[in-house]
Amino acid sequence: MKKKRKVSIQDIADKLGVSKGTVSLVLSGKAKGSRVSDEMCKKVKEAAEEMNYQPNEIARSLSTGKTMTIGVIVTDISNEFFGNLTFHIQEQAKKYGYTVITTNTNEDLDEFNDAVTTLLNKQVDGIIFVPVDNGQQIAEKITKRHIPLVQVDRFYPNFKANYVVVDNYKVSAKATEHLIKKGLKKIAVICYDFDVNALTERRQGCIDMLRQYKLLDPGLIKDIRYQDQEEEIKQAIHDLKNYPDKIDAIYFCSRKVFITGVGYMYKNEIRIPEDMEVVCFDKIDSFAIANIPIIYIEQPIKKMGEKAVDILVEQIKGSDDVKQYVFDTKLMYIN
Amino acid sequence: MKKKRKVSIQDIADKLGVSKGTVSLVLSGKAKGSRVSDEMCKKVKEAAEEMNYQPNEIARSLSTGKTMTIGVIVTDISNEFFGNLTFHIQEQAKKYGYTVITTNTNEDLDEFNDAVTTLLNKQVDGIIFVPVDNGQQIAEKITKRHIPLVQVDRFYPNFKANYVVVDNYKVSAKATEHLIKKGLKKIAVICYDFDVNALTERRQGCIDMLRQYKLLDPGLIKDIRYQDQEEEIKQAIHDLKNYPDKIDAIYFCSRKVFITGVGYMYKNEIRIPEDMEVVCFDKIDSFAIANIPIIYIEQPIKKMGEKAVDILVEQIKGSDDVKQYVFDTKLMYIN
DNA sequence: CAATATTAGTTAACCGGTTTAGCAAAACGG
DNA sequence: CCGTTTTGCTAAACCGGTTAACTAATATTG
Repeated sequence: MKKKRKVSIQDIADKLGVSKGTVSLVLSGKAKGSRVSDEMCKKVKEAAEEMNYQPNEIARSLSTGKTMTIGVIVTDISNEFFGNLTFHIQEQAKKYGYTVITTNTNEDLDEFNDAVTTLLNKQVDGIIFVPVDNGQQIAEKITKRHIPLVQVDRFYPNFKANYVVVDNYKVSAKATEHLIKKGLKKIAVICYDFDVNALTERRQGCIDMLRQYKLLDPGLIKDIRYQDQEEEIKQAIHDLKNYPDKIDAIYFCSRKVFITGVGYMYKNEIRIPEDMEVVCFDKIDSFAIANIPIIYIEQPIKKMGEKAVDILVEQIKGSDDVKQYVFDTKLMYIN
Repeated sequence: MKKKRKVSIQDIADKLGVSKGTVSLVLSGKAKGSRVSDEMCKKVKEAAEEMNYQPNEIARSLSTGKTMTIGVIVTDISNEFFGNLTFHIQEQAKKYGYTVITTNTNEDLDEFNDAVTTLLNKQVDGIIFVPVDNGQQIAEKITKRHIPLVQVDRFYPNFKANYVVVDNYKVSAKATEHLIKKGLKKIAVICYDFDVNALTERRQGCIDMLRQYKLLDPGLIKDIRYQDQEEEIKQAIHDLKNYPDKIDAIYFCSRKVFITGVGYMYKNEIRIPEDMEVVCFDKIDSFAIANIPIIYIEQPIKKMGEKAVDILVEQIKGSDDVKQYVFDTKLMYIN
């Protein structure tokens, strides 16, 4: 098979007998300001069309220093929440003319580091990422290179940088109070143990409200590790089932924990809501197939994704202000 | 803020008083074959380390013609199936040293076209994509540029190109037969209407088996459009509820259709499995929260993603063989 | 009509790497 | 000891665009 080289700007220039600078000006749309005759514009455009010219974005990037690409680092794209978030980031980025490189960390520090290095070497114009526990120094590599960034879903408290998150603490407290006002007393919390603010806030919001009503029972606060969640959630449900007191409700800190947890509740023959009520942080499409009453917290995922891109693009264009957004969530009920 | 340029190979060369060619050879690991003294290697590596040199992949790409990036085009990354598929593609690509640019088509031809154009202009080394109804000509743009590609989940029948799919027809027929052997007579099928083989095969597998047992009732084959699925699925369930005959089971062609459909079944007070049984093409994590008997078809998503990358990388490295894989699925039951 | 301004396009440097050809010095060989 | 090989590194072209500086021709102006 012939190794036919792609048609370049030089090929068009040669064919028309003009310089490649002229062709470049026309095709990059800078003909207006740079005095190229309409006639020449037309000729170049026709030739480009005829020869089926497609610009080489790599060459352009090297020259301009802009790749029109943003990097997105999430925990795990196969997780519905991050899939949704990424989707909206992509759609918004598309509007601005950016493409997106996505990577996963699996909550692992080394993978986070690799992702950052790769994206920086690929010269992305900006990075949107979900912080990983203990990874602030890695995030600082990005700022050291003066690449704009936006944290989403979580943020490093001592890191002076943009973020877009939700009111995790407030809504978790509110959900807890809702349960209490319904007359429920023994309320359990199942939450990841890592030290990123989104999760610590969710846990703390519940704890503080329980304490306020003098209902806090430390034995009902179950911390689980991300890497072994299946097993640890199973164990937590088992413990709660056999707890000395009868448990009235369980708050699950994420959709993944909720799904796993509810599954084990059924396996332990715990009825919902007769035996226990359930709260899920985040909305899941498949609530529809559960056909049980669920209290859930709805995050504005689309808005978060879009805002993250908006901020990033502003900063790529030169803005220096640090933007920190906390979106409101909604406490919802399925009866 | 100072606009400090990144340290380049030239900077290292200047500092050491050597040529940039030498530095390049050392840092790109080609020192062995090219006779660079061990001493020089060491000096260069130390300087690179000390100056915190990071290669500019864009420059490298322009020079080598390889970007070490692959493009992935799916319907919608927020859909659990495609999110999973993309995740496994990414993880496998990472093993080979490739990064991934992901884009969504939303089953729209123009978006598919834009995605292909963008990826080609970004000079990706290969493309993995989920075909869109009627988009073969767009896919051919990729082959015209001699860029390797792999179709996943579906394929264009008249397009001589790689693909990785599952035995949609066979397993759908098998699932249908399973229902029939259970003694169910009136079996409905709810499936997307577009003309891509994965879906036509799923529908046809059911139809052919029903016909074989003389149980086919055309009124029970419900085609729905992707863009209006919510409304059309709702309507289909409503129709089935009020059908002259009592319906025994519904086969749903995808997880999204299943979730929406089962939700409307509950709203119409159809009990599962007492009133009707359900079949879902694909496995969903949240089956666990449904707590009902479900017959489902499990696809080897991880294997598909990995195989797609394996094939693509082989072809990037020069192979010319057309590889077409049909993976076996499993018919599963939750009781 | 000479001086100046505008128009239209060219030239060449540059972005930051890779890679081939070539050169000088050292090592080898008969 | 002189010719050949090998070793170690340099020089320069190249990838395909962008863009500032420049030239030459034409138009404007006082």
